[in-house]
Amino acid sequence: MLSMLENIKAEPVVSVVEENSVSHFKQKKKPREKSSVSTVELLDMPCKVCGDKSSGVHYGVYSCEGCKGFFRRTIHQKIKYRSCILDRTCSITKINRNRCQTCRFMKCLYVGMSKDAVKYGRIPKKQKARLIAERLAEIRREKILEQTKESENGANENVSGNETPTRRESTESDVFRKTPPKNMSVNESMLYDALHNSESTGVDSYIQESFPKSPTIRQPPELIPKCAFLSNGARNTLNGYQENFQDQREKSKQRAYYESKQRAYSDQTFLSSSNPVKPRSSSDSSMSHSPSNPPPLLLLGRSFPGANGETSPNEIKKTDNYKSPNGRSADSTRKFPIFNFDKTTEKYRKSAPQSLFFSKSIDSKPTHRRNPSTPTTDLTPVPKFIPTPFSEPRRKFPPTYQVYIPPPIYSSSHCLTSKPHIITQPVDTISSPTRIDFNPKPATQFRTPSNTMHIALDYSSRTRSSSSPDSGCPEANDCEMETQRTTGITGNGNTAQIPLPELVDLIVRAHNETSHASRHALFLTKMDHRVAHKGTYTATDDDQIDWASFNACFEPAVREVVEFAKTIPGFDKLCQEDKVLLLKTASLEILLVRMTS
Amino acid sequence: MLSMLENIKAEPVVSVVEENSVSHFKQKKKPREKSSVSTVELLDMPCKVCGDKSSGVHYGVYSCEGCKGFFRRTIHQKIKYRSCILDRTCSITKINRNRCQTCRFMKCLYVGMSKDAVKYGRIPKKQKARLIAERLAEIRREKILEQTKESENGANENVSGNETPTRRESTESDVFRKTPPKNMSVNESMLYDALHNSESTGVDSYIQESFPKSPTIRQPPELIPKCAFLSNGARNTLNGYQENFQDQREKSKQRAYYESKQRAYSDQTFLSSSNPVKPRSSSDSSMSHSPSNPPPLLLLGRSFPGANGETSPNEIKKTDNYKSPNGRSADSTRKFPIFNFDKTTEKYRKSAPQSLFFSKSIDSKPTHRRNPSTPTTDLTPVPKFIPTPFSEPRRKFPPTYQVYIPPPIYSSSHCLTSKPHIITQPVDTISSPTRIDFNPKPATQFRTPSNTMHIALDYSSRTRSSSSPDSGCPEANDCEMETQRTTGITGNGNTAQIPLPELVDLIVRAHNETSHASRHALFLTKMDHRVAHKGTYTATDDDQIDWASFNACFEPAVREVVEFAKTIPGFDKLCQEDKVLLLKTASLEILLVRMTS
DNA sequence: AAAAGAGGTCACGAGGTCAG
DNA sequence: CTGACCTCGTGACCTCTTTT
Ligand SMILES: [Zn+2]
Ligand SMILES: [Zn+2]
Ligand SMILES: [Zn+2]
Ligand SMILES: [Zn+2]
Repeated sequence: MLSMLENIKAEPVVSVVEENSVSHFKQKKKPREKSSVSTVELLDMPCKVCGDKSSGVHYGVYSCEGCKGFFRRTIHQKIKYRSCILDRTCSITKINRNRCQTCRFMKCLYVGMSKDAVKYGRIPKKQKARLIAERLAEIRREKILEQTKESENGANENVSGNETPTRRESTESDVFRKTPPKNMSVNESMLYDALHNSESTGVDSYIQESFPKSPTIRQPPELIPKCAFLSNGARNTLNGYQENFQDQREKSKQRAYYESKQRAYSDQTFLSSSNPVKPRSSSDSSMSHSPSNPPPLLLLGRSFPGANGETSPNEIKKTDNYKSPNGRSADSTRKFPIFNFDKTTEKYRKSAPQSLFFSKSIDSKPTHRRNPSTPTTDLTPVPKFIPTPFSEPRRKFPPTYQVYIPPPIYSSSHCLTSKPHIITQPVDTISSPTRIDFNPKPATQFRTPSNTMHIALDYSSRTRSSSSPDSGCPEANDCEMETQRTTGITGNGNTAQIPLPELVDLIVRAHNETSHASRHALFLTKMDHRVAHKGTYTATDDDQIDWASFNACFEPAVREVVEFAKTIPGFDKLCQEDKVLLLKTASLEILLVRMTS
Repeated sequence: MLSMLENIKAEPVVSVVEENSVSHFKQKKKPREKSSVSTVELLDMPCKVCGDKSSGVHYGVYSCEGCKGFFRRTIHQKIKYRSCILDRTCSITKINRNRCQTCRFMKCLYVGMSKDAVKYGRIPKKQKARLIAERLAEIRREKILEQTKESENGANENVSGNETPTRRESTESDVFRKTPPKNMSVNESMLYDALHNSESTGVDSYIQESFPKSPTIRQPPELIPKCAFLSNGARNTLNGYQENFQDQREKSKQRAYYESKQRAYSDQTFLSSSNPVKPRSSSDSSMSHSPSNPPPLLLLGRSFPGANGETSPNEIKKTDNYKSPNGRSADSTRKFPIFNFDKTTEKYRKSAPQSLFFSKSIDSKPTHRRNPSTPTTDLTPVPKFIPTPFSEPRRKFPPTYQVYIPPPIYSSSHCLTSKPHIITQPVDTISSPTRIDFNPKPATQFRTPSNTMHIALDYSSRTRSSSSPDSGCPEANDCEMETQRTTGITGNGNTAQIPLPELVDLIVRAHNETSHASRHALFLTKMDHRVAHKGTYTATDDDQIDWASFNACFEPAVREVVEFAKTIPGFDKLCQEDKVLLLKTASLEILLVRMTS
């Protein structure tokens, strides 16, 4: 091994020299033979979607030919796959990637594949150099970790230890990986420092840089604190998310699946995205890996970001019949062995839903690393991050889509909707007083202002009053308001007669029963297939409402309404509260009018 | 193995190292340290075509390496791209520039790229100093404007307001965006007057000065006889065309829009050029002025063989099939290359314009398409908007594309949704006289001067939106309705103080201005280019709201909310009216909550 | 020389292909 | 449908020419 490493290093130097000489001599020519090794091979990045060997960066993400082709076909043809039988929790690996198209596509989106992230042309040299340097560093780190681990474990020697023999086949990359260079050569060091030095993975950073703007791309490291794990191996987001999931499971457990879900949920969820964005750059080396970065998520449906305009209605045609993996329509028969997978991966199952949302979990608890806001309570809840759907172009703050999951306490309620899976969360944790639930509000937020996020609101909030940029959610205030209001509203009608707790319970129940998610859950639980099937809307997931799409369509529409309101004479004279109130109450109607026009 | 490894390693490493070494060398050698900052960096001008970072002036225009290369390839190889699927209205940004070659090339021409505008050698010191000074002033102004704007918006805009955080990504961003300068600096003014009088930016002036002779640049007014209209403002063709348009209207009126257009064109354009062809060809140099001259039309690309013989066959090879982005063959749908490249460059431009105009029509009638002979008929130009080729590097007015915002009342309304292109529609349909404007231009604009904005690019207003393919504004009718309704709604609140009629007007205006079309303009203006990038959605399509999708997502969601309401205890006890009221006012919030959950 | 851009070069990856 | 392969447009760099 060492020798190998040495070689590596040596090489460079030599070459360098050579280089120079060459330049002196002929500057012009510089015919260096092309490198025998391609950049791809050098970096040897795994596919962020399935972990297979990637063939480069496709649609902004390191991905394999298969995932690239799959994504391409999906967006070009606007295919909508029928919904996942497992609640969209399927893990995606090289082996099972073809078992669930829905999940595969979601994963693609999750890791950031998008038409907008397409990069053309060659990789800038600097970046390339940096990438390589970083990759080396990463490998080195991994190595160290491994060694450490090994020592701990003692005997495990993997193949890795001596693999020499095999090596050949494995592209050189392995080499790279394996032998983590302990130290960088002088040149490398220089390079490294000069260029970046951040720890982030080179690759990720490269991508980020390349597409800075793309929301997807930039993911705040903080969010993905631990993503480290991702980087590691080639695991993808997925894994992380799964892991996360597991933890939860263990804790609370299935019981109370739904209910708990609700509660738990609320808290965390959304916290913070607020600051989000910044990240990219920093160095989080650990995260570097891109995989971690979560893209904006889009869950399902047509809204794919990537697709961009493409997603159009057209899709429907295909949608109608969902497509089963082989194009066969039906499905039932097949079902996917998805679950099975669980075991292996273990994680598989669960999460899907979350996955979308939360994907990443973080495997570790890196403690909050980045997350400032995080409540002390601890993340246990895992702050995951989520890509929130709100994407907007204009967003000030970054498109951040990320969301933390709220700390337990609160939770609950707000999760009205769904996410059964979420359930996993520990209910117990919830100490809180119930009501909160309500508050939990929408989306948005909860608690600590600092963490709050707003999401949807933002529309409304847009009016932005405060601004507190720094901290968290600029819109916190608004959110607050909003929440209350909501509560108020609903409450009004009936509270009188029913004790509050019960009322809350009833409402929650009503919500659950009417939300698709719950339906979905029920379905799963009860296995009532049929129900699901009705498929109401064509939407992707059959019965399910495609919130991502909804949001994609909704947000801009709401935004327009807000803009509209702002321009109405006198609107600006209203106090913030009234503005919000007016918007909340009148937006729906305005939207309807506009829609029909 | 070893060898392999070595190679492998060597390669990469080498390159890296090399990098360093190289850089070191260079620096040493040419330590441009001087300012350390190169002129390019100082000016930090964005690519006029796509907004990316430019690498200097190429073909007479500040442009990025990508656009430079694209333009070079196009003219050198006389490539004809297949026509745009969206009506040539695609916006061109860093992110989506590779999605439509036709529009990209048109944009290149529009902003003034021309072989004739090539400049060699270093920039005279004086000019350089001036340029920098102007650039700084410009930046400064922009800053101020921004601040002003922000302050105005004040609280509103929250998030948007502060984007601070994100910023980083965009590097130069701010500078970069540089929106077209609203006002001229003293220097600029001088320059302007001296040169032309149009509003040029410092930079532009530089260019102009640089290439005084360049035919392109100098546009003799005479040459462009009719072009006069063009020349006017700095408007680009577009504007010009519009004006032209106007005149015509006045004359004959909208009807015959197309025809007139043709004619007009032909007169000017063709005519002059018409015989033209030869002339030009004869001497290239002569052509040079071509810009001014009306180009020979090319309308249809090859079709116009007549145009010149020149259009030689050569092109054909490529021409024949238009080229799809990657050389793949395209879809059948369209095949024609719009531009014909006539000879070298020169012709491009010219034709371009026309092509632009006419191209569309052509498309529509594919039949002729190929048929060269049918000139006149084809032309029926639709004036879409197009960048005229006339641009010169020196453009008088900035390459920016300006857009007027439509007059309040009308216009917009019908297009609430969008589909600017729709505009193309025959005016006649439009009863009102005014709106016509609307029609005409797609994207662009409308007239009310007061509001003009420029957009950079968007030529089209709509970027490709996804779905709605259709052409005209389907929603026109509705729009009407909508407007009214809206009014009503909104009106409620404020009517008190303002006379009803006025209020209505104001609200309608508010509506129009906030409908996506205008938003687009605003957005552009405000700079959000990036957004696009953003990835996510940002892009192009974003702006437009896809109501069909919206409805598809919205309806089921609302239905769920209604179901939810029904299950809430007590809801059923409300009278119908109250139920409706409650739902109307609370649904939005509930939806938000559900969405976020 | 130095500066600046036209042109050329070729690593890259989007997309198309078509056995499997 | 999937994905290994292939074609070729793209754009980061580099060389070479022109101008100061
Ligand atoms: Zn893959
Ligand atoms: Zn699945
Ligand atoms: Zn460009
Ligand atoms: Zn186009």
